[in-house]
Amino acid sequence: MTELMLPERQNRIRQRLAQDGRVLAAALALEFSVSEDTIRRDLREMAAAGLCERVYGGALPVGLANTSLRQRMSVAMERKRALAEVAIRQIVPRSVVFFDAGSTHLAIAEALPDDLALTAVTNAPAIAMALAEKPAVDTILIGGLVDRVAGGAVGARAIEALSGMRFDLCLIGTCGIDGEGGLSAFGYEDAALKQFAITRSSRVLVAATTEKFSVSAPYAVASAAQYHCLVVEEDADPVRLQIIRKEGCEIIVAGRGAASAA
Amino acid sequence: MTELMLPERQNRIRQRLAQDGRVLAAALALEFSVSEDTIRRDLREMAAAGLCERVYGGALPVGLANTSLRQRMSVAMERKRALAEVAIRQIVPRSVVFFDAGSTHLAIAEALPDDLALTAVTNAPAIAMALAEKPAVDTILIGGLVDRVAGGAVGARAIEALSGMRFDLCLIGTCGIDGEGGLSAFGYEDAALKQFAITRSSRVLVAATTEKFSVSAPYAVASAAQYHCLVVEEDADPVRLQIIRKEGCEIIVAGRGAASAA
DNA sequence: GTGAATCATGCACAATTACGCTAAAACGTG
DNA sequence: CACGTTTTAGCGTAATTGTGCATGATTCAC
Repeated sequence: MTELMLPERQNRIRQRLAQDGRVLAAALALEFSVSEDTIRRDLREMAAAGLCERVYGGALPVGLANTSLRQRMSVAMERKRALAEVAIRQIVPRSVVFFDAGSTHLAIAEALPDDLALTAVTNAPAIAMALAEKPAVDTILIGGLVDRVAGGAVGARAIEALSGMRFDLCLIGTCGIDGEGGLSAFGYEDAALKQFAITRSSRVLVAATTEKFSVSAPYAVASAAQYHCLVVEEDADPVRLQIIRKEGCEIIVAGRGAASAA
Repeated sequence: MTELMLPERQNRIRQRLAQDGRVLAAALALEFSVSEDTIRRDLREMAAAGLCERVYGGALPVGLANTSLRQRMSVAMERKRALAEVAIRQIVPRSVVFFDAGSTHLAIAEALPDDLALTAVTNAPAIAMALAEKPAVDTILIGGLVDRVAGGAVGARAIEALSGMRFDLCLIGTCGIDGEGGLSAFGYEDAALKQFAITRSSRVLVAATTEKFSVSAPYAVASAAQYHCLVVEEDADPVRLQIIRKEGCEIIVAGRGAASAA
């Protein structure tokens, strides 16, 4: 067998991953005649790019280990709730609000007060369920092919359903935030839907936990100039926040009164 | 069986939880060829993440502090699971199946085996969530205005989305069954959606718990001639079943000879 | 109560991993 | 071609992780 170039090797790993549903680092090293170190580096890179999920001994495809929204929901829940409380204050009664899929938005939906009247639109089943519990909320579900990873409907049907709507506020989730405040997503279709939702909305709010600042995902969604308000946690890096603020974006720090000033 | 990686094992445990409604530590240890200690650690972790509830000897699904539909779900849970097991046997692999909203159908979705490949269409967020956990199922969500009572999308948008589809099988819920096997629903729009779904499907299956036979709801959905298969419990009235059978409807009685979980 | 089963905790061992370092190869540039 | 820079791969070492076992403590069933 001829030696493989790095991208070729990673492609083969991806193939094996899809085929077998898992790969072992030791086995791959043997198969490609390279050290386990090299394989581990590959897997680490691929995991950072969202192509697989690193586990002890090898890697799994993105879907298998953590898909469950419930699982994502259970991590950092109190922090997400804190973000939610602040984000809710940005919602104008009787307005039309789009809830993008994501565990933070689920936390927001759950935390809505019972007397807040709202027309809520969402592509995420979990969020729709939470919204259905709120007596003053009319819930509109966006249909389409359900993306396991994103936890909501995406694709042509979803975009089509959105195209007939106008939102007063749009809550957009993000998988990562880059240095200039640019948002990115792991899924191609997911990113497309987010982008489209933004175009249908007069105001865009992004709520992000601090770890989002150290993640970069492959598909760009929006630059800082395209959203109006960013809700972050107290421990977010002030330098990076300042950069984003310069783009004309209002920054709200959760857990500190209601002030946005640094 | 090959050895499983830690996340894979925990995933399997989660599946067993959803499917069987409980797991025993000792049995899992045997099944996965690891020590009970390891299983106990898994269960402890999962419980800490809110994915299950730890009990003496094993674990139970979390389902205790959940939504109102979950509440309906907990009513007659065992019986619905029994219906579900039978109904699943009517599903042809690789077919396109519509899941109407309803707690019985949620039970069916949760009990689907992992290796059953399927295109599932549903208007119910809760069912969409359950389906998203099944690795071999493509889930299509029907959007529209969410009906709180029915627990799914209804109305013009939902009908429109359905109109472009053809189903191999259609699982229709019912609020009541009259003397001649006619189905009825409490919601006007809900009834309309059920009717329309039936017209899009080559085969229609109804799963009903026994109490449905003593309920009659205001809006007619379908007569016995319009569905092909009725799954009922063991204690359903044989006289009424005979009448429905005469309409050309196959009747399947669940629970005969299967006394599994306690 | 009493015995058996199940449990949490601490510890030990092996496998796996990240990190820093080095060397070789590939690349661009004048 | 010579040169510095970047990329890539291998190695040693220390740290981390998953697992099984021993030990009491706890819980359950009778």
